[in-house]
Amino acid sequence: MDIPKSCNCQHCELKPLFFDSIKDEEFSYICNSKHEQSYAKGSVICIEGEAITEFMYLKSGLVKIHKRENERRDQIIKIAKPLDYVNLLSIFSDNFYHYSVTAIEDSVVCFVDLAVIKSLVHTNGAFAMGMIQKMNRTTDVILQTVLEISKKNLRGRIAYVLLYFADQVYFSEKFELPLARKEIAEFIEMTAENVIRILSEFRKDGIIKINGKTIEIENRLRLQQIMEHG
Amino acid sequence: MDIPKSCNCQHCELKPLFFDSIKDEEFSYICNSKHEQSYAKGSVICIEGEAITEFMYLKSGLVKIHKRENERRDQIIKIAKPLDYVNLLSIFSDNFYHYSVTAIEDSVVCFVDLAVIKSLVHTNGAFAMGMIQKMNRTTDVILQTVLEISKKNLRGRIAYVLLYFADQVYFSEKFELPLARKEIAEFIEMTAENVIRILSEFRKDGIIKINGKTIEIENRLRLQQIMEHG
DNA sequence: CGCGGCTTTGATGTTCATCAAGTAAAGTGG
DNA sequence: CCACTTTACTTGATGAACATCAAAGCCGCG
Repeated sequence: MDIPKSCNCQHCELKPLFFDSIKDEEFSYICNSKHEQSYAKGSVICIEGEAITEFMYLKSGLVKIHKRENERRDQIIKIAKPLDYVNLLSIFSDNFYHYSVTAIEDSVVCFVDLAVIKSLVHTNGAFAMGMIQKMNRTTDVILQTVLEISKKNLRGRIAYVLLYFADQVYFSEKFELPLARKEIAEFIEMTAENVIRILSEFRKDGIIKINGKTIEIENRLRLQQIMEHG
Repeated sequence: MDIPKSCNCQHCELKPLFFDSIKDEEFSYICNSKHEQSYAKGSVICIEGEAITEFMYLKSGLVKIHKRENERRDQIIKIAKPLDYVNLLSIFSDNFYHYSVTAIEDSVVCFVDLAVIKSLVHTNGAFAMGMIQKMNRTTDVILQTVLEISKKNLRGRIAYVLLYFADQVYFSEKFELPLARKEIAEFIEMTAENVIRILSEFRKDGIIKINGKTIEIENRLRLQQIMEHG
C-alpha cells in the first residue's frame, strides 16, 4: 500500500460515489492531491467565469448552484446536499465555470486536482464510465426539475419547495429554511412578494406554521395536492 | 486494415465528432454493428420509456426531442440538427429513454450498438473523454436554452424561435417552419393561440412576412431587440 | 363533398409582477 | 448598549401579461 497514513480517503463515506473503481495505487495519487475546505453559510465557493482547476464535491452542508441573470437577480439552478453535489456541470465542457456555488449552510468541500481526475478518466475505463453515469444523472435531474417547476403555478411551486426541503433535505415536517424569501423566489422563478403572499396564504389555510425562517408542515396531504394540481 | 469494403464510416462526415480518437482496429468493430435508417417527417424515432439499446446520431434532417407532459400537451426540449443531435441525454444514466425523438423533417439516423460504445469507453480513454465533453456541452446548451427562454416574455420567445431557425438551422432570412404553431408553443412554453397572435403582430409591424408555414424576416434588427428586451 | 385538424381572431377572466408603504429584524458605529 | 442605518419581510392596490373559451375560416384528405 502506497497510501500515506494521514490520508483518510479510503474510509471516506463519499468514496463509493466516485472512487469505487479505482485501484489502490491510483488512490494515493488522488489522496495526495486533495484538500478540504470549510465554508461558512453565505460564503462563496466558486464564481461563474472563474477557471476550473479542481474537481470538487460537497462533504457536508448545503449549497446553491446559481447563475447571475442581471445586476439585481440571480437564478438558482439547484439546491444540493452531500452526495448530490459534485461540480459536473461544465468541468469537461469548458475551462470556466458556468455557474456559481454558494454555501447556504456551513459546508465542507473536498477538492481534487482536475488534471488528476482527467488522467484517471483516460487510464481507468470503469472510472470513466462511473463518471459519465453520475454526470448524466445529475443533469437529468436538474433539467427535469427546472421543467417541472416551470409548469406549475405559483402555489404549486411553493408547495414543491416546502416538500423538497422536508423530504429531500431535512427529513422532517419542521425545519429552518436555509434560503431567504428572495432566494426562494430565485429558485422557483417568481417574485419575493409572491413567495411571502403564498406562504401567508398557506398559513391562514392551516397548511403550514411559520415562525421567521422556521416552517412546520401541518397538512401534508393538502400540500401535495397543491404541488401536483396547483 | 480490418475494415470491410462496404463500410464508408471512415469517410463519414460525422466521424470526427466522436470517433476521431479510436484506432483502426476498433473501427471495424463499430462499423460492423452500425446501421442506418430513414424517417419521414413526422415519424417517431424513439419513445420515452423504451429500452435504450443503441447509441444514435442524426446524419441528416431535423428532429425534436420532447417529453409528454400530459394527454394533450408535449414539452419540446430541443430542436436538433445533424452534429448536434446525439442521444446523450440519458443513455448512460438509465436503461430507458427519458425523452422521445420525432423527425420534423425527413431524417436519417445512424445507430451503433450501445454495448459497443460502452466497451469503447472502458478501453479507450481518449474516446471516453471525448464522450464526456460532448455530453457536457450538450446538456449545458439545453439547460441554458431552457432557462433563457423561460425568462423572456412571449414576444421575446417568438423572436428567439424565428432567429433560431434563421441563424442556426436554415441560414436564411426566409424559411419554412418545420413546426406547427402548437409545436412552437410546446417548445417555448406558451399557448398556440398566442404564438399566432404574436406572429400576426410581427407581420402587422412589418417585422416578418408570413405565408402559411413560410416565414421571411424583414426587420432583423427589430427582431433581435425584441428577443433581448421583450 | 364533407369531415377533422390546423389556423386565426376576438372577448373575457385569472394570474402574476410591479409599485408603494409600512413593520420587524439585524447589523454598525459611537 | 443604544441610536442609527440598512436589509429582510409583509400587506395592499393596481395594471399588464397571458391563458382560456368560443367561433369562424381554411386546407388537405378520404
